Amino acid sequence: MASFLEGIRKIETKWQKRWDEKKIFVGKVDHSKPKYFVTVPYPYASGTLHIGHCRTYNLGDLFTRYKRQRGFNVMWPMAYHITGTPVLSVSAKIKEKDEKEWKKYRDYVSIYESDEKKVEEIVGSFVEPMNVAMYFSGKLMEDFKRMGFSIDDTREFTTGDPEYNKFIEWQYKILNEKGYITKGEYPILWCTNCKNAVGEDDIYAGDETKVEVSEFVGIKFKLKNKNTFLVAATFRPETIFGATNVWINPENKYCEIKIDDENWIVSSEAVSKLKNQHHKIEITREFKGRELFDQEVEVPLTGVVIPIYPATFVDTDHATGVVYSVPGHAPYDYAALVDLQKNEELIKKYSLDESKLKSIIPISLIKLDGYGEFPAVEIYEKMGVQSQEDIEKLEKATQTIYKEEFYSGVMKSNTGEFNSLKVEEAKVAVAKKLKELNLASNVYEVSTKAKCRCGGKIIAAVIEDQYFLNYGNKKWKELAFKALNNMKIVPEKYRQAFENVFNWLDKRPCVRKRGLGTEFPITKGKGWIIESLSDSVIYMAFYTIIKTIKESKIKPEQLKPILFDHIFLSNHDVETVSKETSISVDTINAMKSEFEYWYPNDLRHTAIAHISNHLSFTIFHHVAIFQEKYWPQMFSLNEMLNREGEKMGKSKGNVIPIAKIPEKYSVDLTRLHLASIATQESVVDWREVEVNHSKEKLRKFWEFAIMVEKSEKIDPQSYSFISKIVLASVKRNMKLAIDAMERFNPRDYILSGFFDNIRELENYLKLSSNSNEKEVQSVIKETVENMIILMAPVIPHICEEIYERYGNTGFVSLQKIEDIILTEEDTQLALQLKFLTNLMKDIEQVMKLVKSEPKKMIIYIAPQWKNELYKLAKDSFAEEAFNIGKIMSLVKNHETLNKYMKNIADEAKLMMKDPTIFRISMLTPDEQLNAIQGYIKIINKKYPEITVETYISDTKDVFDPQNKARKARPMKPAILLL
RNA sequence: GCGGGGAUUGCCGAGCGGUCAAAGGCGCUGGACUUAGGAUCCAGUCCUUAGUGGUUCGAGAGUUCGAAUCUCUCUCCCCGCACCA
Repeated sequence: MASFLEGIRKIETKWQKRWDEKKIFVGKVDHSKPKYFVTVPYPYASGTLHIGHCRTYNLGDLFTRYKRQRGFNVMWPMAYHITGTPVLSVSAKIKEKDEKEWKKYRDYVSIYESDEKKVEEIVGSFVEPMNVAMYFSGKLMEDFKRMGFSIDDTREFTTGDPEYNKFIEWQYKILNEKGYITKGEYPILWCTNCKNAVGEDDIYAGDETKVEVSEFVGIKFKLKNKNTFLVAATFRPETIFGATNVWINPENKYCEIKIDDENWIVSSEAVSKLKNQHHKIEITREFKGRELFDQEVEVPLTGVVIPIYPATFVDTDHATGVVYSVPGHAPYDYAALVDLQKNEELIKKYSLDESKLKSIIPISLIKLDGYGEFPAVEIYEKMGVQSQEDIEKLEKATQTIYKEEFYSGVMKSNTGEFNSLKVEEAKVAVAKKLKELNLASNVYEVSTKAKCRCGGKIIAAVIEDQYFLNYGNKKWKELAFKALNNMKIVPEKYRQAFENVFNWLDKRPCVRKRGLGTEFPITKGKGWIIESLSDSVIYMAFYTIIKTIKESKIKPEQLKPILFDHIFLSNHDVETVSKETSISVDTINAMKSEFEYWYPNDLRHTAIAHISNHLSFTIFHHVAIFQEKYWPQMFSLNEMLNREGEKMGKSKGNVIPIAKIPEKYSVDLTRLHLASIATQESVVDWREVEVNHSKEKLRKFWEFAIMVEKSEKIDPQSYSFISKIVLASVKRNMKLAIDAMERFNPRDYILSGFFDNIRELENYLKLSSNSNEKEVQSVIKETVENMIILMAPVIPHICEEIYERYGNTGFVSLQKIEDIILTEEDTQLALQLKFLTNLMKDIEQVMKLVKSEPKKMIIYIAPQWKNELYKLAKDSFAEEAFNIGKIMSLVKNHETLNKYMKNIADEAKLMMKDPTIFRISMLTPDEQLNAIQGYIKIINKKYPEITVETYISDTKDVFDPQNKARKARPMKPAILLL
């Protein structure tokens, strides 16, 4: 068993070497053939790929190889993505001696290196980000080749190459000229220590807790008789109508600040946050919260004057550290109010006006079904909250009330113009109104307190000069939809997802201050880098010219915008471009013609995860930059892969790296199994026991091929009936396979073209065991010869080997898969096989049921008039319901059927019961008889003790002792065992 | 929450208006071959029966001559939700 796979592995490396030597997968312009340009997104070069990624690239290769064998001039190039933050983060962690990261990278590198010292050395070199990128990009190509992928490796580049940077600069120059880039403010996560934006990678334990920026509405409560505002941050501005007082943490520090020409009071911690949120701030004075308790504030919009009270639940390190109290609808507020009202000590300590405090009662402003006036009070009592320190219960209560009020609450009449609005709407409307009146402004805060890997505190900061790709631009969106509507999406069901993404897409930040990448050309020198998802959307075009750039030794600085304008947009005349760039006219023409030959991208295949970003951006950027004829033509997508029912993950230790596939399974086996186990749109489960099955079938195929290696084929004219029907079935399977692949369904391609045909051969071997040996071998050889061409896209190595052993030169990978046209005879033979298969099933069934040991089998074929009756019924009741009255009257006027009125009445009852029985393809009684006679040897072989007689029911001398013959139906003979 | 996809016979997984009791695989049960077999081969695997019957495709309702397939409602599961590749 092992030896089979060992043999296959040798074959695999043998052919990979030959493909490489003969460079058969290098894309060359050839105007005599239709071209087909395939891409699969380049992998990110920060680690190795595993069998899950392999599924995607495997499908890409399948499509590529198939199209190549269908007569297209195909190109599938590959490059490596290194821009962005992950590579940086790897290096940072390696530098920090992060044990987990070291282990992870030792594991990665150990896949390729056996020497432990060398592994250490290589991982150590990863302190330099480029070393990470360079090491893995090299390994990725090795892996791809080892999987037999038919990639054109002469067009490799990385997204960090200076040539690529020039191309991306040009892309952004065009986008800017078209007005698709806008500038504005943007809140982000920011580390106060390293003074930098942070991403998930930079946050301590960022992969476990999700940290986001939350947008609060900071509502300004004017201090009575002063020109200073106490700014309370809230998610629920609509509750302003229920404010009864303001909460302040009594012992923590607050500051009075001058902020953008206003005076605010916020917590001391809030000041440093606001400084990073695009405000000009000066601290006027600093004091303890308790100093505010002798003052009062005005509630915006209502003008009501309310007091300021102490509450310990107020966290001064959260938003502004000021909270306004809505005890009717906020459980925390109610809890704090109750606490304070009964706390004589505190009242005395802060010299609060006791009668005023005790007179405070909740205000109801939202109507919520299932609750009374004050939902917060109800839930407080129901949950048995003890105090404002009872955080667990209060959190839950707040969540519940917030959610219910948000979705089902309606504003009451005491909310003025917002009366009877849904809370969901009122929330937005109130915030808008407050901002218009300059009574509120946005305050940003992190959703969860977090620390940067450097140890610094993470806050929400507002970036001023943030540039965005304005996907919300109406014209841009329209063009994108136009492109999408003309594209083929496979599986088609994902089109809807694209449409939703398109509608939802709006401004997207496209530059950042960190990470590897291309400097943003509009703000040269200011350290803005183009964000890495935004720099990888039109690079398919770059594949068409990078080869010439390298071969002609063009320097990056020669790659001026004018050159790209000329190649991609046909602007400027070539002489001018040549003069400006010092690149020869011939070279420029060569680049331009490569682009014009290969573009557009005919097929881009990838995983569905990319729909909401990469693939959508690809469409947007293409329509923004290129002429319509260069827009993407088709996307095909696949789901992910699990292993033994579980997601693969480093922590589970169940990852199969691509590099381990050849030795663990074999390349062809993996390719076959990956593509056939499920359709693209389902999550596949990689299970060892099932891989084993694919292995056995692969072996079977190999054995068939080798069995007839030296055999000669004989004249097909002399083939027996059995051979003919088997070959007709094989042919039909091949046709089904090709039809499936034309619909980009590789699974059905393999099921019909490989597994079904192997079954056909196994069956044939059984049926033909006493036939002419030469004939049998000839039939098998003919089938295998067809199969190796058809299956070469899936299991190319084995197919090449067999192709060679059968005396061919050249590569089966370049053999054309021809169209298959089924002739009348093929259809007839296939129908006969179907007829016989069903008959055998019926016989088996009856044989099982019969109690005695039969000596004789009589098969009664239905008479011709029944065929005619079925045909009449099929034609007459294609659309309408079967109807006995109608069929009888049709029969009455029928020149042949009218003789059988009585019998037909019985038959019609059957047809009434099951209208499907007459919707079949039929053979005439004589054809059925011939088929049975051609098959009689098989029946005899299976039941050697039984003699078989066959009759057409209405002929003379029918032996019918049990009156069975009348039960025969077209294609369904009656059977009698005696 | 929003958006998308899904639920098929013990399990995985096809089918997407009529040869559908529903491919194929796995598992299981018999049998053959064997020193042995976790290898291979054969047969069986909803119930019933000398066959061409009955009940099934998450639950319920509907459309149709006909529904696993179309529509609606419900329940449950998976995936995506922006500065992250």
